[in-house]
Amino acid sequence: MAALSTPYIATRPTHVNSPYMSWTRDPPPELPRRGYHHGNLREALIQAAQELIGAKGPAGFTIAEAARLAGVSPAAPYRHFRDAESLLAEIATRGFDAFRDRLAAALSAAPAEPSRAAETVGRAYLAFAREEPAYYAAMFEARISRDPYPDLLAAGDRAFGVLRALAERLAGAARIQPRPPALMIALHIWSTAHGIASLFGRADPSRRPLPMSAEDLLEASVLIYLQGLGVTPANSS
Amino acid sequence: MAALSTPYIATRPTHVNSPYMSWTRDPPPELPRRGYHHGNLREALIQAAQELIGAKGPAGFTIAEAARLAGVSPAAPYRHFRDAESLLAEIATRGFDAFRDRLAAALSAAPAEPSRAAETVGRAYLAFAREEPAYYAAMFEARISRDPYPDLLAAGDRAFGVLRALAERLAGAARIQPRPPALMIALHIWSTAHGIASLFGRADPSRRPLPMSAEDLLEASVLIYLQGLGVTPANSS
DNA sequence: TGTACATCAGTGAACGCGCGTTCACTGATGTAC
DNA sequence: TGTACATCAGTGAACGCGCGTTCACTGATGTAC
Repeated sequence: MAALSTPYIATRPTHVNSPYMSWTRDPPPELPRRGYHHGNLREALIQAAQELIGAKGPAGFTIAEAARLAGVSPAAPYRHFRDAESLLAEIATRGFDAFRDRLAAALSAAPAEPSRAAETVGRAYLAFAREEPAYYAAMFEARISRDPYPDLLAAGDRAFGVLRALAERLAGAARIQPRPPALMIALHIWSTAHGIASLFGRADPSRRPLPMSAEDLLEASVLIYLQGLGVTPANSS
Repeated sequence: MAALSTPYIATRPTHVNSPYMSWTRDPPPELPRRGYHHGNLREALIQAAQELIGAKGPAGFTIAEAARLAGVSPAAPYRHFRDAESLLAEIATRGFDAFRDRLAAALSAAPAEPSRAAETVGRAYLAFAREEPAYYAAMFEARISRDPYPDLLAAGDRAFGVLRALAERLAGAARIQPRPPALMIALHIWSTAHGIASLFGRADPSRRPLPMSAEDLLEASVLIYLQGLGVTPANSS
């Protein structure tokens, strides 16, 4: 995702004088060559936009520049996206799905012990924000209005569902009374992880240096919080 | 700060045929009338930019539009600001100072009891983010590179100093061993408050609805966290 | 297996727009005398 | 108190730029027969 040159993205518009050659007849799945038709412009535009967003933030990409990166005329993107916001919404939707997959994988691979599970998911959260800055920015910083994009909303809910599942487990192990609702615990974890990711987690000209890693900061925060819930670290120190 | 019409901002460029009148000789401090010279263009531009940022986010303001709002030609701002980023940096700097003042006032007015103090400062944090979206966005979302603006950096440090002072008080009341460093506690509170403010605290087309107020969410989070630190709510329930 | 045709993804030229930035200028201010 | 002058904040016209968007078009694809 972070590579600068990808199969879909031409450094130069080679399609002008590159007639289809015979070996492109049965298309090699990895390298769809292009003539007049791009072949996979939709994907290429999404990748180009991701590179631009990752480098310059969600406001730093334009349809025209994405088209240029994809080696295509400025009018071409309009065959696939109504406007820049709908392209952004598509990226944010994919981002939420990738986010959910990553968190879910972490949760299911994590130790059963609640605080260890929380730590594992927390690390996955920060890793995602760091490794996929374009996704993360599209998901949380693009100010996309939710109403026109129900898929985006649903993908966000699915991702939150993983944090919610983690929170259920934590709530089940909580010993304080009254036991806080799992929804609230999930929101607490989300907020703290998002705050740390936003303030300290990503490469950003305005980021402040920290005397510790974002991961350690989040882990300590979650451990203290779980202590407050009465979730004891069981047998492992 | 949130009012749409302010003394400095003209709805129309009235300066063209409005000769100085005698009563402007000793300038009324509240309403500096303008002829050829604006009188306080620097302030007017800052206010105009704040309105634009508050309405459309940090990427949604331009020097040209701020000049238009201030009733002045597009070249005029360059007498006061090198470029858009330096105007943004000025706003962010003022924002951090206002933020510090607000947090400091809350902290000094708060009850001595640590968890009550934390709650009071937390509410002040969220209130600031909600009431001053332009400041908050300039401070945390504008991606201003820190190096060229040492004043901005210093103002940010001063604001963080208040959270740090609060954290010292909390650390002093903590009973768990080893006692976490106050710096880390301050970072935890900052992260959680920022996460809640970003995700749920402000009017934003992409904001998600919450089953509780941001304030209650933050208060609960801080109380559980303090419980984990072993900071007991003393005598008051 | 070959051919005609409908489909549609991409072209490229064009447009209006707003922005950033510069420039020589000019009107207002305030200060020296 | 009045006058000359230096200062400088703002003008307005101009420029080049990149963007969004449209349009009639055309080349490639794939399907019906």
